[in-house]
Amino acid sequence: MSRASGSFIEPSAQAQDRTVAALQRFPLVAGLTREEIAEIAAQCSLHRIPAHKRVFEEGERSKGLWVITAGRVRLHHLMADGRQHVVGFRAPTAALDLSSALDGRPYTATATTMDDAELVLVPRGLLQELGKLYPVTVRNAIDLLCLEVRQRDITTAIAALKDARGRIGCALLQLARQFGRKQGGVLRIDYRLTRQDIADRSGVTVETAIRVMSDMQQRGVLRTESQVIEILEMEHVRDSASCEDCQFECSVFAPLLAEPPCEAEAI
DNA sequence: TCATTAACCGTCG
DNA sequence: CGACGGTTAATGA
Repeated sequence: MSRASGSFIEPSAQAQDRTVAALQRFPLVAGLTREEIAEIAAQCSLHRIPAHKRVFEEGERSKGLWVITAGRVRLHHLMADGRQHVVGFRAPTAALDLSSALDGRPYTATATTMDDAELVLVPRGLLQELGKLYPVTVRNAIDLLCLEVRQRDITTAIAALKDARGRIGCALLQLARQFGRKQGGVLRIDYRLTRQDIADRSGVTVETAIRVMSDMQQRGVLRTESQVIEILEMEHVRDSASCEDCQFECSVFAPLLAEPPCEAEAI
């Protein structure tokens, strides 16, 4: 897994269009006009990074904000024993490490592409300027950070839940909330995940992830088709995750659509 | 490369 | 002791 050399994409009309299109769907600049976004895009750079390469590494100084325009990225910690602790999975129009980009401190995790990917880099200077120019982006940043904090809380809770079943169940619920699409009677996690991915997310070995998930499949709780997981019996997953003890609304029961913004009235 | 199974083994309640 | 989960190895797709 080598380093992501600067596969910088030369500025062009198409590159510019893709950048604008991606930024328009990025919540940080929600509320800005197309012209304003285009102006921002003109100061960003577009990068193409092959599958299984690092976008950045934990501890590196943040150069700016990475926004995914294509492909998928996993955020994770590299552990001494070679295992990986996945902090989260990201899909297009999501940012990679907003907090590092905002405060300019080192990245809190390593980002690795899962597919050939394309990302926009919003330079840090520009990011700071945005806050002054467009106050709404500050509000948006707070909302996005709220979400990240919640995610982090969930991660902590997963680690605290005692057994492997609970951690895997909780990871599945979280993924279902993030990528789940109701389809017929089942909830499909629209994100290809290997058993290793699930294991790394849950803090167990692949074999354990397989052990637990095979069991779930045999009981008709889950189904997997070419690395796409479908949850058939949400109740059972919730039970295995012992959600009663968990204060998070991994409310996969509530209609999940888009992530509801953090509705803080005033801070 | 990924998924699966099984035997084995140490830890812990 | 027995459940749990990591380790190792083997196998198939």
